[in-house]
Amino acid sequence: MAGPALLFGERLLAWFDNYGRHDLPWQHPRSAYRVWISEIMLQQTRVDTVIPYFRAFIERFPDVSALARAEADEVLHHWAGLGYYARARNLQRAARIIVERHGGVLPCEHAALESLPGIGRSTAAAILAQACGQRAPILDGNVRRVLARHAAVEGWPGAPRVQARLWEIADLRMPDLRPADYTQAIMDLGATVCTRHAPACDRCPVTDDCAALVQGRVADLPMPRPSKALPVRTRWAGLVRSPDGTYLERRPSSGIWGGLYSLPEADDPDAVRAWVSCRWSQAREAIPSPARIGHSFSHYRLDLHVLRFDLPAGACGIMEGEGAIWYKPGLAIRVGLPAPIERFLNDRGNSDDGTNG
DNA sequence: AAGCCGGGGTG
DNA sequence: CACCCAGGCTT
Repeated sequence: MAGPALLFGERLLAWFDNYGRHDLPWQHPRSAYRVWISEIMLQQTRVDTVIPYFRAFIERFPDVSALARAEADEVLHHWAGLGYYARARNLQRAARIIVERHGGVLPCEHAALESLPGIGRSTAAAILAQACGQRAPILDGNVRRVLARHAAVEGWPGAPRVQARLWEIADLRMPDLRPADYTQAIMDLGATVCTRHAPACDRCPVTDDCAALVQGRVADLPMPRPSKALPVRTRWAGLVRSPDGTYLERRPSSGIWGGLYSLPEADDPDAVRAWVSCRWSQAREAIPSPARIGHSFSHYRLDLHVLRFDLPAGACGIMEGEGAIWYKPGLAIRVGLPAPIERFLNDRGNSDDGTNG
């Protein structure tokens, strides 16, 4: 009959003081710039993945001004492997806006933050709470899972109707005190206790009024996304090898792997052959059968067939420069490569020209 | 409302 | 292999 003696937020904060994460790189020091960079990197990306990227990024771009001044290729180079490369482009666009419009300082106002490219409702709230000390509820993957269970919210959280309900609950649950700690606390609870698989309810500070636990449905909430079969997209690529390295070109800024450097591609093998022979009349297609790169994205499966061509010394014909480089594994590069392409090129025998081994 | 945009961890 | 993750933008 009587409810829990302490409010949701009070129980969570007490738990956080003892069991929360207090040693994340962006917590020391917790500047607005570092919080912003971490929040963007953490979009759809796990903490353990982000940490090394965050350290290197902050070292190279220590403040808003440094990021605003940087070359786009170098920003993407520091982002390569993280995925969702529009985040990097938006980050730099936002940095330049912050310099021009806000004197190089992130604004502590929700509308101003959310108007910046790459910052949506939840990221704006995370910055407000953690960098400005304001009461602003977030709704990320962890919070969605915690609240969907605690309030037993039906439906897939990605559905707008369900999401709207979760935003309501997030606002109701958030206390007035210690906004930064509460924000970190509810994320920590989701990441370490209220996990997707095998949650540790025996270590949870808010089980007293957890609706999913009472109903014995912790394992069923939140409900999964409706599944759909992934289409397969077949593409053909040209691997042109010269003594100078492998030819890579910059991809368009929109579309998959936007702004990264990769092998030239086409829809069919003859288009690749025509493109190569048009550029390098001395190119010879290698005898071995084409290699294959398989890669799965969130919305389709890529089946990339790779035709190999060899160029004699001095036949490159195209200097490095606008949108093209000759890539050699191990050599320092200043651009970003898609993770599966870099793996492929670094495999023995793919990117070396065979004349030295 | 649905699609687009990466890569890796995990069962 | 399928699902998910410190989401946001575009259509």
